[in-house]
Amino acid sequence: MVMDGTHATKQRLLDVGMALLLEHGYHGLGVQALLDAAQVPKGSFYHHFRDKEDFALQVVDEYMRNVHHGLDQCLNDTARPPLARVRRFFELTEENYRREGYLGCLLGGLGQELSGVNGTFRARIAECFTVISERTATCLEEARVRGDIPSDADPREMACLLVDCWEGAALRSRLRGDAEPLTSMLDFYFAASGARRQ
Amino acid sequence: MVMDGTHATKQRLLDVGMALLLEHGYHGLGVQALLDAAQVPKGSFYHHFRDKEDFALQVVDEYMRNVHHGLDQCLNDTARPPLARVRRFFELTEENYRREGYLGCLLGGLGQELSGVNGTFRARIAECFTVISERTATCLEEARVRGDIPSDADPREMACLLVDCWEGAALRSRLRGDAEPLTSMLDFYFAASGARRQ
DNA sequence: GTGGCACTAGACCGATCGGTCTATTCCAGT
DNA sequence: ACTGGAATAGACCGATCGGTCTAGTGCCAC
Repeated sequence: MVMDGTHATKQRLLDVGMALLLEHGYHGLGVQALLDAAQVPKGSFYHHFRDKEDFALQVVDEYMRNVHHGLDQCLNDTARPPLARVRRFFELTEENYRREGYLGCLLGGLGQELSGVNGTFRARIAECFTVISERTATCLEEARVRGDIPSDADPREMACLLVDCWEGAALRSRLRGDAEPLTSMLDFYFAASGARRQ
Repeated sequence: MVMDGTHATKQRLLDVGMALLLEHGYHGLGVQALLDAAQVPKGSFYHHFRDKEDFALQVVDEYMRNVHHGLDQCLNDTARPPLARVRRFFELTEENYRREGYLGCLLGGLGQELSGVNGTFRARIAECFTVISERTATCLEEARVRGDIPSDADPREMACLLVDCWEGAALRSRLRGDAEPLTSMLDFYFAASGARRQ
């Protein structure tokens, strides 16, 4: 087999691992449990990954590839006004959460669990949020110059806020097992951000 | 010794455990590590607590006692207008976070880590957020009848939103190690909630 | 066809996990 | 003074943890 990055066994570990990490958390997921679920022997795991931490970090990378795909899909859709594009991204994310049974966000979960003790995870996940926030900010800036939000607004700050509040709503959604915190958070945010058109 | 609820050894376990659970999370904190930190032998631990889960749930209870104390202190302060009381509670909470090195909120941490797998924790922590939200809502209702927020606003919904967004900001604060997400979230919320006076 | 390497396969390792057990200490009630 | 139970103390338990090691398999280059 070749290092084309799409090795089937490794990919299955990443996919199964993403779901299991979301459900059980990092310390709550044993390597053996992962291997049983993915039907992969231990030797393969330590062939493809240096250790459990390396594995989880690669799962985060995989998760971020999905996030960027969603951002590409929504934020570049110039047929819609920029604020609607931003909102659509989060509604698409909400749809993903629904499919997983409202278990919230993997970044939020791993961030909460590990950032108190593991600097590598802390930095990596902080970086993830920054990236999402930055991409959102450029779209908000577009809305600003267009006059859809107040001209003295700070798009970067607004984007930061949106991502932060979203993560809080995602946690509450995980606790309740439904979408209500997510939708009402979006309603509040877009009503309050001073949108002049839809 | 008597069952006055203030047994020194048990209290030390709860206090040390609260700090360690916040830092390491539930699965990241071994019973032995807790015992070493609290200078308590294992026999005492299993005398006072049925098992590790019972211990963590009692730590949550202890945490909520602190929260209620803060709520009592802030929300009943009739010298201030009700919106200012609500804001003061969260600013006091922010101050507590600062003292702990910006590790965020224990409820958020345990909720994220465990709610995917443990129904007892899920329900307990969801209940905690509901309680905090309800107490906040009564204060917001006071603000509503007073005319400080729009008369058609729903205080319970607004309180829910505030708590949710706060938790998100607390997570980001934990990741960054500073207070900025907390303060700017409060600024946004109280500016957007339609306050007519300070 | 064969040598070499990526990958699979799982037995095995010491350490640590949460939890139990027995022994002992300490103090209150009598 | 004695005694019963609360509390302390830590050795000990099987299970599971993350991780290593060796053996075997299959495939591609030559």
